[in-house]
Amino acid sequence: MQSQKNHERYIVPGLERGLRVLQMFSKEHSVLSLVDIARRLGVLRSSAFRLVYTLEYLGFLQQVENSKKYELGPRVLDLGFGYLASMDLIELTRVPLEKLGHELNVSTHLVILDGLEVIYLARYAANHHIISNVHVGTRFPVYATALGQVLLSDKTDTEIADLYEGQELRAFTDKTPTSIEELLTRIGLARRQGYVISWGYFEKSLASIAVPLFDNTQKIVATINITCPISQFNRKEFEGKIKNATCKTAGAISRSLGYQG
Amino acid sequence: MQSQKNHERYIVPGLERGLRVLQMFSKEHSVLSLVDIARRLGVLRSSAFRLVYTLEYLGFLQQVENSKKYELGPRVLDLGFGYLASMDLIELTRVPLEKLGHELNVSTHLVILDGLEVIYLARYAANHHIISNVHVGTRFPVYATALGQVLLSDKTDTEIADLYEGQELRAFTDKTPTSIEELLTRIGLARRQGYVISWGYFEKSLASIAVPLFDNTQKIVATINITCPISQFNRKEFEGKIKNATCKTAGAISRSLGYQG
DNA sequence: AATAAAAGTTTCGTATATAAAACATATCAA
DNA sequence: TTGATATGTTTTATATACGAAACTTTTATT
Repeated sequence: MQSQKNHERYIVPGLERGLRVLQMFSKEHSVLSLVDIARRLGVLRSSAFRLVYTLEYLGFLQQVENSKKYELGPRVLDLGFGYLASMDLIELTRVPLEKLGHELNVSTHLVILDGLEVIYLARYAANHHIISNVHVGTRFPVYATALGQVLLSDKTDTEIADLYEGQELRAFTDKTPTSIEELLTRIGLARRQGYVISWGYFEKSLASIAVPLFDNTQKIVATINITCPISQFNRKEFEGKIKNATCKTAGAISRSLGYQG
Repeated sequence: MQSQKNHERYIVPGLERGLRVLQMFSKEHSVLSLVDIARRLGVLRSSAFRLVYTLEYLGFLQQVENSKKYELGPRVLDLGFGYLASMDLIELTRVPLEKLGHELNVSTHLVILDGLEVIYLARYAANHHIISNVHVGTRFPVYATALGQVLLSDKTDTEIADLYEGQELRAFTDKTPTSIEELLTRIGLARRQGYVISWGYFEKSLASIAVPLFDNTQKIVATINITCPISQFNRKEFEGKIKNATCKTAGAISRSLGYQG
């Protein structure tokens, strides 16, 4: 059969499946049995067995003690971190983000765009104990977050409309934009202001500010973001001094990236 | 041919090779061409092409702009971080390690054992700008580090000797133990003291302290470690107040893990 | 304790993923 | 500019990785 879908012509099926196995482990599903894996993949037990055997042999999976079930093995740390280590952006932003977070006692994040998702690249947690579930590698839909709206704010309205052409904008909260028009309005605001403030907007008890980072080509390459409980500041203070400090840090980083604004 | 090595009976070759491709990207080799990859894998270009095609299709690799070469794509962040997110140890130690690092102005780390290697699981960097090349996921040989000697210190001498039976102990510095006897002496010291101090021992300009963490089974599950430039403290201060603070933090964490010491 | 059902492991014939070779394109040197 | 060499891509015959089914072990049920 010669007429397989052309874009799948050279796929190595064993590799695709094995990676999907690794991807299906998470905090919520940290332990899976062979049958779990086979079911989720939609393959027979015998095929899943070979994938799991390979992954275990290489140290990416390990059996949990006194059990047939599997969990991720420490070898997986060989995979994602080469990416982070190779990103100059992370090194360039580390010190200013830690400093900002420390001075304001807020959590700070570095976030980039990947298609229709934002990805947290770095996270510097403040010492208040609200353990957020946002960790490095976390993805969210672009349209639904302040971060995303900032990241899109150097694109034109038509570019954005094209991106979301035919996509359904699901509501996560009653504040999520659910149409392209609504989204464009939000992004328009981000563009004019140069930042987005959320005061309990996306997460009821959290306040946050997102500010873009520009590089020498005058394009947005990432966003920095600060987050804290809304109880920590009054609104005026947050939208004044806190916002200014965040924008100042973002500006300094942009300049260190070669931006002339 | 029925008599293939029995432990490789069920290996999925495409998966093993694909993972080796991802592993070969690093800070030093962040961009590789197809031929580079084929050579390092020891396969033909056509095979490497299919692996790379698959990895790119899935977002784990991407072409660098205006080039045929490849770099890691942000999808790789889906892989390693499920592991970290599922580790209670990291959540339990985060606040105390950040606090300790902040109070002493030192970098702190959380490290576990994996076979004959130690792995950095978490890193809380102090604000002095010596950017260390130790990031989360970094591996070192157990025998060659203070961390490793501490991690082995609840094993018996025979267990340790068995582990290293027939292994060559390569010298990284003139202070690296190069025989099992030497290694056992070091570990003996770690065992008696309950910690290991290094004063420019492993890295010329760095001082560090490693202290074990125990859980409810009275076994060592990890090590915490602090590091700073030797210029930051005088030796007496370091081996007194700094060491005590570190041991105190480690003790508190161990107790929160159920250790009764 | 016996039986059934589910999960894990092995075997084996065959569809298919792979290696080899052909082909195409880019890079470099003369 | 031409030829040579290295790299990237496609085709294809065949070795082999895979799905199906058999077999074994574990877990659940009566």
